[in-house]
Amino acid sequence: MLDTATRLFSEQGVGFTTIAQIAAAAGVTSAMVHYYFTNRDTLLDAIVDERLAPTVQFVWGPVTEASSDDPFEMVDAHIGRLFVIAEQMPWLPSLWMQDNLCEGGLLHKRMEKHLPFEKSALFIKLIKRAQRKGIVNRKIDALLLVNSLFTLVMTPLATSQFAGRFPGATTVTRPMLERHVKALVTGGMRPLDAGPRR
Amino acid sequence: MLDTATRLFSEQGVGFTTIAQIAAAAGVTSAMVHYYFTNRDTLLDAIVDERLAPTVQFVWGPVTEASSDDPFEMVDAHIGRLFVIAEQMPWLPSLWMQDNLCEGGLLHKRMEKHLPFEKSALFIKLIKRAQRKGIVNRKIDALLLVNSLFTLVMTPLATSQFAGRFPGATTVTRPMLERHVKALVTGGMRPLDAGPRR
Amino acid sequence: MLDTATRLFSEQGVGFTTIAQIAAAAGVTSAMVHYYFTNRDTLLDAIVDERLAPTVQFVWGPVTEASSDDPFEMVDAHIGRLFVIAEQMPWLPSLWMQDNLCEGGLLHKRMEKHLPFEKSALFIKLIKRAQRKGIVNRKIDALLLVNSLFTLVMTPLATSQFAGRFPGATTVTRPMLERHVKALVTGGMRPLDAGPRR
Amino acid sequence: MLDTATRLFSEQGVGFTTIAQIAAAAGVTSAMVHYYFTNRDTLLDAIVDERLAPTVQFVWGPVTEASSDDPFEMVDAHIGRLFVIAEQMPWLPSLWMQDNLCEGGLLHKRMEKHLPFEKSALFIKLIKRAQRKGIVNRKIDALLLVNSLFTLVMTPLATSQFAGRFPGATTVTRPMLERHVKALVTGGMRPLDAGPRR
DNA sequence: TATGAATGAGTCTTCATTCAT
DNA sequence: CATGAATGAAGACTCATTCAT
Repeated sequence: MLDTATRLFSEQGVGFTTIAQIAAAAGVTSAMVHYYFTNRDTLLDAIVDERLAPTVQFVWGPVTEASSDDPFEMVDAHIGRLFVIAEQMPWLPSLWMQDNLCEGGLLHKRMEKHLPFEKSALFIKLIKRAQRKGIVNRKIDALLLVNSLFTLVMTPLATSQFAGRFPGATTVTRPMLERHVKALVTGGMRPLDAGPRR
Repeated sequence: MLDTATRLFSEQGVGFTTIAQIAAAAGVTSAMVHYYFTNRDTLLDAIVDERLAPTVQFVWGPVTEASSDDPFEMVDAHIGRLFVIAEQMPWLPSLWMQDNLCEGGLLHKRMEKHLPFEKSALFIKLIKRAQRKGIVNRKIDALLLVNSLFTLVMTPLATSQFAGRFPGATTVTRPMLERHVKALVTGGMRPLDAGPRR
Repeated sequence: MLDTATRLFSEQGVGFTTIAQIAAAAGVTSAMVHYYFTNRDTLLDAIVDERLAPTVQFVWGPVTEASSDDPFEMVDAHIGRLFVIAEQMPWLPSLWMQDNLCEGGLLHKRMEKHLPFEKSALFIKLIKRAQRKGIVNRKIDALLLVNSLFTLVMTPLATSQFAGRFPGATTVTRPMLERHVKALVTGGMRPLDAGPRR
Repeated sequence: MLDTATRLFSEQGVGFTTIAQIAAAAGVTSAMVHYYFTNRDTLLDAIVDERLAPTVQFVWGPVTEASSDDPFEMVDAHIGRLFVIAEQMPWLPSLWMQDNLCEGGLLHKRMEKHLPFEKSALFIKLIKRAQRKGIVNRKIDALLLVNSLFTLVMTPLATSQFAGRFPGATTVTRPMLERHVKALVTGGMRPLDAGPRR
């Protein structure tokens, strides 16, 4: 039922999905949805707590002080985890883009307490340290990089149907996208005066 | 009135904005909104035709065969135009992200006929040609690059309130973001075996 | 403009015709309709006074004491006038049937003051007198006869499109209908013990 | 609730009856009416299917080839059934007259599939056969006779309030009206050269 | 005379929510 | 657990009506 709700929210948008639709898709009555979730609000709470928050954990958990050895590897792994989670939870890109990043955001507000403030602060610190060492291009903004990684991966996945409609365009596949994002980010992070990496 | 509607749609999301709200914000009655736009549908049509479509023109118009001389310059100029348009029309990033890229998309459908298919095809062709010449990193996917440029610029602008809430984070400013995006993209496009550019 | 209104009311029904439709059909603005008629109510008043009332005059005017000589001739002439008026004012049957006879009746109420009470009372008196003389079938109810004449003529004309759809049915033509109604009424009025008339 | 709707439609006209009125008269909210009928359209469908169509069955069902023995008896029985149904369903005359016969007709359209095409064709055939045999007045049009029977009965019943207002007029009672209609029709159907029947 | 702009009141419809069973 | 019945609140849309120009 929570899955059904999550899927419908991601497919149609939160604002365009009624409880009756969720109930119908889950094969129950809308009264049943209230029986379990009491509220539309509580339903959204549940989605955030049980679906969205864990993805944050999965993506950001492995970011630790130990990651500092090689920022390129850290970013590579981070991107990899974004793909893993997007593959396991296909509704994630669309749902997160539409609500969490954009709207006055029903899910967005609820996510705040689950946002990985410490982890991303750590990530930023590690990047900045690498920049001071000259390992990472100083023109990159560490804070913005966090967002860049996320959006470079999620936006194409959220809009694969859209992108596919460009004439002559092929559907976006994970390997294709992963190679592109990593090339872009890794290349962008390279110091300007660097020779070829590896 | 169209401006008011556009602004509210971008702030609250299309699905959460009522005609009464638009009317109130514009200082008229909701009947008045119907007097001019007949319909919610027609209102969306008008927003697309008179607000969204022109932005596409502005951003993609200058992309011509002549841009081929220097793909880096072409991309730089393209990013620049994205910033210009986002500055002139502050509602654009949020509106475009939430609906055009994500939802089952009320605006999205209507935009299809205004999408810059030829221009982006040209853009892609020029990038690919540069890749064959070894001027641009071959791991970059030209089609995905189109989306990357857009999303790297627009997502942070659409979510500046969000990003700003990270503890210790400063609000995203245009120069900061522009430098970051250009560094990321330019760096990413550099061939791996390239020495320092310029 | 009054003609347009009358036509539309008869075609679509009074309750389904908006002032905007009337205005559009008449090639003016709806504000103009108000300029002339002030009100929807006043418009209905005007239709009754200037269109409907005169038809009553035309149909009932010639019914006088002098008609008493031959009730069959009186009825024949009456039926004839109903056809004449229906031919001159094609909107009459439909408008009169739908509103005047049936509904809570916007036109209906307004018509009351124009109803031919004296004339129909006279008509009834003459018929009853003829019944007492044995010239007219005593089983006929004089009051109901007034209505019968009217409805036998008007209903088929109001519904000619309907009747025509019966498979194998031909469109109702005036001569056909007139012959039928006169045969029915004249035959019905004949005393039961009468031999062939004429 | 269907009864309430039917009654109000017949009393006020379909176009002048709101769902809120129906709900109020049925002692529920207008949302409830939608709960059961979804739509104004569906409500009309239901009225036609469950109220109007059965009346047609009742009136026309008994018309069979066997009725041919005596057309006068067939017509008499037909008129009788019209009275029975009008007595059982007092809303029928008004509702049927106002919408089914007259307007652009919301109920009218829906009734088409329930119209007794075969039965009335049979009726017409039997009358025409009797006319060829000289049993029925040849000036009567068989097709129009179908309508005449119906309208002679229904119009006075639909407008009894109207007719009653004639000064000195008594309310239309069923026996009075039935005698009148039967006298008119039976008399009208008699061949012109016939002596007194029975 | 004529109209575009504007609106209040009202109608249909949707939907989250409640509750008795 | 589960649901059908019921509703209040709100939204989209319509329309007669007004008024400044």
